[in-house]
Amino acid sequence: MAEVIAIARLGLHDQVAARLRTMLVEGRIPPGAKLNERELCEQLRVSRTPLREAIKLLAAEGLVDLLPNRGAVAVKLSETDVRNAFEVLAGLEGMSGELAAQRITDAELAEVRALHYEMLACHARSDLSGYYRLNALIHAAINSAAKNPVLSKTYRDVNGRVQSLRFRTNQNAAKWKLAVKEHGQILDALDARDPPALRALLVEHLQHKRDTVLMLLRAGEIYPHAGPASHASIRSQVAGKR
Amino acid sequence: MAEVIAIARLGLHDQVAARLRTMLVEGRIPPGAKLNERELCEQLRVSRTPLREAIKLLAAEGLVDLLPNRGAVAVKLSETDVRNAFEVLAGLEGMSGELAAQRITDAELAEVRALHYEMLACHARSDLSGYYRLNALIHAAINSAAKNPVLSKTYRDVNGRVQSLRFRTNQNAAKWKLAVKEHGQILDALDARDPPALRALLVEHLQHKRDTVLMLLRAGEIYPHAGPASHASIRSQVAGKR
DNA sequence: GTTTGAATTTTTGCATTCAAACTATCAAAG
DNA sequence: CTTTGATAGTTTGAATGCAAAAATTCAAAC
Repeated sequence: MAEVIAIARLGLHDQVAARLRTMLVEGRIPPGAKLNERELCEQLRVSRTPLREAIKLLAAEGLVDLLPNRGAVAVKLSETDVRNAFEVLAGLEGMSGELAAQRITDAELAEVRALHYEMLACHARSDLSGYYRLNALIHAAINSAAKNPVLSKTYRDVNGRVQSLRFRTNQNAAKWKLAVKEHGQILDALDARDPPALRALLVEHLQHKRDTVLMLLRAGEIYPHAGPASHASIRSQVAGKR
Repeated sequence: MAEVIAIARLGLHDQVAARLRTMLVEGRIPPGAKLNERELCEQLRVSRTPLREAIKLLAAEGLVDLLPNRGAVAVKLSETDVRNAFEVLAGLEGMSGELAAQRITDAELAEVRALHYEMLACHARSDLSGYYRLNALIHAAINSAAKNPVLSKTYRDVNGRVQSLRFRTNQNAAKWKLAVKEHGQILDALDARDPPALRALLVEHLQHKRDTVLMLLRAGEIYPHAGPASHASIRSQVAGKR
């Protein structure tokens, strides 16, 4: 029996969750805004039940905070939150690289190289959105090469928290060029199957990304003109719960 | 304004989720069993709505698999799943130790030491359940000393997947003694504020735990007499989705 | 002018109801 | 005897209704 493509049937709450995720990441629902159920219901043309299920899901992912009897609000990350998230992200990415350098197949490596060159093309054309797309694909490919689905899922979960910030990061030419250079080194380390080197490079790469995000955060270019960390106390409560 | 103890009011779906979590971890709902909504409703004396919300939550945590239009089943971990989970767990715990060694306060260190001695007492009395309790507390304390809520949450998430296995692990005297010895070394490294040493020790400690769990898994003492990895294909699909 | 308090309105949380999908059983045809 | 198809029964998925909690508004008192 050939593998019958399994299925594509997904529940309504999953679709709703996906759309809400996009809206949150792209900032169509601004950070700190509360999610009104009635509004979103008629906006997405669904009943409250699947919407509420979707919101619960996003809460588990850490994209919204769930206040008891007070609904959900889009997370507004404090500088500390960003630091913490990137710290974990760096650890996971380093681990991912360490494993990928050991386990990547020649075919996978070839694909990463191809993506890398495509990315260089985007850089040459100053195609920022294309660059981001390929950048994400490359990191996903490395992650996948680590052959650990649990690691991949964990990485996605944590990454989801800062994805909205990364999305808005419009780095300058110098930073961009540095990132591209680092990607070259990453490819080399992968090619050499050098786990410690790849780990170090990826950790450093992410630290730079963190610094970029933090700079923009401090400059108020991400959360436009609103008191920073206004929900800090609530956030820490939520983060430490269960 | 003094901090007004915040609140203890938690939604019904959270309570239901907590109870289901316990039932899953303790094996009252055996791995591979499907969760019948109607049954659980009258068992927990709640309506289907909060129950379904709770199930969605557990699915996000990775404790149950959600089959579209076919309900939820308690996860049944394959040997590969366990390996992957422990691999990530080791990385996170190592990271946690590395940070804790840098950031732990004297007061926190004193508390860890106290817990450690309590644990030794349990070992001396062959009080296994007390030992597990304190063991968990110690690891939580180290985790907390890392001062990174995102890391703590991530660790809890991944740990939740294998907690049911660890719960059932009834290690022999030799293994137990080794674990206690390792804990002593861990305390020493923490005392010396030696990040790399603590990382190495914790990674090794978790590898041993993994080996213990895997041995019992292979011996069929954890999933009593059922075809192993029968849901392997589904599991991998779920783990790699989104 | 500010603050406090009560009533109204809104919004969330939970229960119930309705519809659709899946499972199982059984019968008929090959 | 096996296999395929139809039907009945069960279970999940989504929508609506109802009650409780919170936010808002407005007025009155200080």
